[in-house]
Amino acid sequence: MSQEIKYKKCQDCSSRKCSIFENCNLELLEDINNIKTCKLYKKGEVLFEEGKRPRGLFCVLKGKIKVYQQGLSGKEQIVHLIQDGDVMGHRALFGNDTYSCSGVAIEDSKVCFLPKTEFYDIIHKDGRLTFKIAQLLANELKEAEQNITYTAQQPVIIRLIQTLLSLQNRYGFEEDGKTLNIEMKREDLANLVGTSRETVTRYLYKLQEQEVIQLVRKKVKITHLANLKGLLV
Amino acid sequence: MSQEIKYKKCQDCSSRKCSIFENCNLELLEDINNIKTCKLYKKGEVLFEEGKRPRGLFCVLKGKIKVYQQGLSGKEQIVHLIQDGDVMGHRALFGNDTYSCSGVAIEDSKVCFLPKTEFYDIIHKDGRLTFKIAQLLANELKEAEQNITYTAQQPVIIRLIQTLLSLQNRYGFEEDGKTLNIEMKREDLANLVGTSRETVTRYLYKLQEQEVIQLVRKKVKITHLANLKGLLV
DNA sequence: TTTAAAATGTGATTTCCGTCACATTTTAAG
DNA sequence: CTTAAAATGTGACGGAAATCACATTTTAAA
Repeated sequence: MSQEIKYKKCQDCSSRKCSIFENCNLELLEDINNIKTCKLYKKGEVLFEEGKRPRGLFCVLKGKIKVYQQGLSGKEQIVHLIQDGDVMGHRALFGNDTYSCSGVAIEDSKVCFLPKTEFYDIIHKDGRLTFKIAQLLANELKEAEQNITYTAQQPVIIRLIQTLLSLQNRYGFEEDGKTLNIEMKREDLANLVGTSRETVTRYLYKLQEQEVIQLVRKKVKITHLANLKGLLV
Repeated sequence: MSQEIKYKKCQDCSSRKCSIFENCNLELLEDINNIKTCKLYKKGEVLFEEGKRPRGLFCVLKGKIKVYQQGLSGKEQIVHLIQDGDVMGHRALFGNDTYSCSGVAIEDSKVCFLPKTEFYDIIHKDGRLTFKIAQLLANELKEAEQNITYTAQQPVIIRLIQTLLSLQNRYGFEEDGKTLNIEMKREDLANLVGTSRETVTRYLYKLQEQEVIQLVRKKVKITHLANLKGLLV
């Protein structure tokens, strides 16, 4: 089970600089710090579930989380991947709605939590935070709309390449500068691309044959980034 | 070309009750009224274009507008359909971004416009409006994410039915209580569903054979709503 | 370590649907 | 009204990718 942990104050949080709280003043940070709790979620643990009411805002200190919807056929559709500094639950909170997605850790993750009512107090105290979240939602909406267009119009291989590139963009490379700093099951990758597990397998091997990637254990090493991008044209 | 027109004050606007301005106080409405202009866009006219910088917020008094992205292959993907009371441009404005979509009237539309800087002044005067827009973005994000899941997982016929139902939901029926109150080209319908023009034609006729819809000129009459919904299961 | 369960790889088969091609109808322009 | 352009209908065809089935490998649990 997830366990509560002690961690740094928000003021000193390393992930804050890449979050919506980057420009908060110290007073506000102190307020936030006072209401937050922090938990460690093990790989595979559920943070929130589609259909349930949000009880507050999640803020990821460190970790990787998949956010997905259950399709009618029971197949997961991953609509968002979370990294350090990201928040979760803001859509449901601001839409005054239940969660439209579920969140599950794909690796051990440290995640803070701001209870709803206390968070609202803070929101109302400083309008700039609302603005920040509106900004975030706007960016997420743009991404989602582009995702629709790609999914509707591009063949799987293009979407797979695009997905690999966005994984690189999101999680970056390991020390070798080539291996994607995230380990995903074939099935999750398929649920992200919007295709079947088998098709992902086949196309990954095809990309390996073309010597733009290399499959090392469960990880993907992009051996020739430029050529990989070149395949998009 | 689009022509400037005089119209009611915002305070008396009939479309306000179903817009983000529904609960604004009179003072704020007066401010908004003072900065707005109103134009009539003829069917087919462009309101804004993908890639350009937004100059303000559009607010639809009366009309129907398609909001679409240009896919790589040049094919349009319609990501949003606009009705009375809807705003446009808020995503680009709040994301501090260029338009990620283009907007074109699919029937003659009366649309008001609030210039950027003046609109920002108003936003800052009353935080509740920012909150309202965050709420709107949250709802749009939810819809977009569900759209991704459907597009990735459901066959065309299901998506087509879903689309017809959402058209009904958005634009309602005509006086007969059966005919969809919107007229779309096959191609636009295809670009909304995410398929080809020919496939839309074929499936529409198949639905007509199944006696759940009837094609009357360019309009779609849903002769048996319950049965149409039944096909989703 | 042992063993069951989960994840992955691979071939064969099927089908949905995109594309092409062209006839026909509708719309809009002159 | 006339005529070109745009939109739509329809058949034929091919290919991308889903599904099925099962072997193999990896992981996790006992």
